[in-house]
Amino acid sequence: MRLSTKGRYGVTAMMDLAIHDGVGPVTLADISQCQGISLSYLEQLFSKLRKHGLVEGVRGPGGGYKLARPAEGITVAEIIAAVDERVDITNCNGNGDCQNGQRCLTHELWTELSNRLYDFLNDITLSQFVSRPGIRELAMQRDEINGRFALAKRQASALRQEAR
Amino acid sequence: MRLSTKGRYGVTAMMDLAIHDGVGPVTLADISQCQGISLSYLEQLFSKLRKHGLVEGVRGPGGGYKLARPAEGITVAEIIAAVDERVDITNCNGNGDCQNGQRCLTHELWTELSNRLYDFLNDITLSQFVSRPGIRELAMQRDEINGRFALAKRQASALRQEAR
DNA sequence: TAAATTCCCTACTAATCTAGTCAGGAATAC
DNA sequence: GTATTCCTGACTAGATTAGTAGGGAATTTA
Repeated sequence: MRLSTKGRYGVTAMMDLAIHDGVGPVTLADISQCQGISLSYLEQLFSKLRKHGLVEGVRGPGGGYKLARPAEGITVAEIIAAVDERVDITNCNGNGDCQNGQRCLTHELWTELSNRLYDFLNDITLSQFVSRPGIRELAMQRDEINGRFALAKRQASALRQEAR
Repeated sequence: MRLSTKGRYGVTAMMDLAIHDGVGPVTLADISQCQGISLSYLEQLFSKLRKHGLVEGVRGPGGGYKLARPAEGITVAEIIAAVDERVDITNCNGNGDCQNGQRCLTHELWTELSNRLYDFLNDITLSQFVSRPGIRELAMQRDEINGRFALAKRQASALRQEAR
């Protein structure tokens, strides 16, 4: 398990998608502007998210990215693993044997901690943050302030439909 | 919150100290050998741990490092914060205002997640790993296998004393 | 007292990662 | 057809990681 700014970018971007889930795709240009990350860098991150089956791209005008699965099924651990791509689980000098074929006890304890951490993050889904009452209304207001009019408009009509 | 290999090195090294707590100081040369990290790099890490009041150095032959406080009072979050030294909590482009003085909603959600993570790690103490029954006996065996005879010897006499 | 051990500190370096730029191509809506 | 948006790959400055090197200070042991 590893957690860098890259992971944070991934998670916040996915939160953005989750907030507007069902409203329509969110463009990277939009996220780029709101989060202050370069567009091309976001494209690289989303390439990974897509390859890991977390998001789907929709091309053409009105396109963007949307969640590939319902927000209830996407965990924070998954997102971080997707963008950080930690193939290297390097505990010892490579593959688990400390010096004499025996792994240091501390390495085992670390593995235990690491697993606990993963389980913790794997228990937190996107929907836990986003599906709280009032969040989508708040998002709509923020979108208007931030000039994301297309999204705000779609959000509004989605909320009206929900109200009926 | 940030979690890199540096943080892992810090935590595993502290676990090593905690296992041998009360037995005597552990030398960096020892940890270096067992964990496969260069000595000088460890010295840099321990410089930070020392400055954050987590460890104490003992100079001269038979010296080394020991925990500055009981293992019950040292949390994983503290250790990671000490070695990673993340002063920069950079949420937005610097200090919290997204574009129009308003912070993006996703940033707030991230902050919430980040706090949850910190609380989680701040609830895990070194003693939770180390003070389980049998761990110190196991450590002694491992130390012998790995050529840490000085430690193993001290550990053994400490255990004998405990048994009385 | 001399020598060995260990912490402690600073400066330098190669390799890797981060975050970004640039340039182009492919699908789609209007 | 044109604008929009995803998608891909190559290249780059700067930061971080992990390690080297060299020296000094405190302490134990002989």
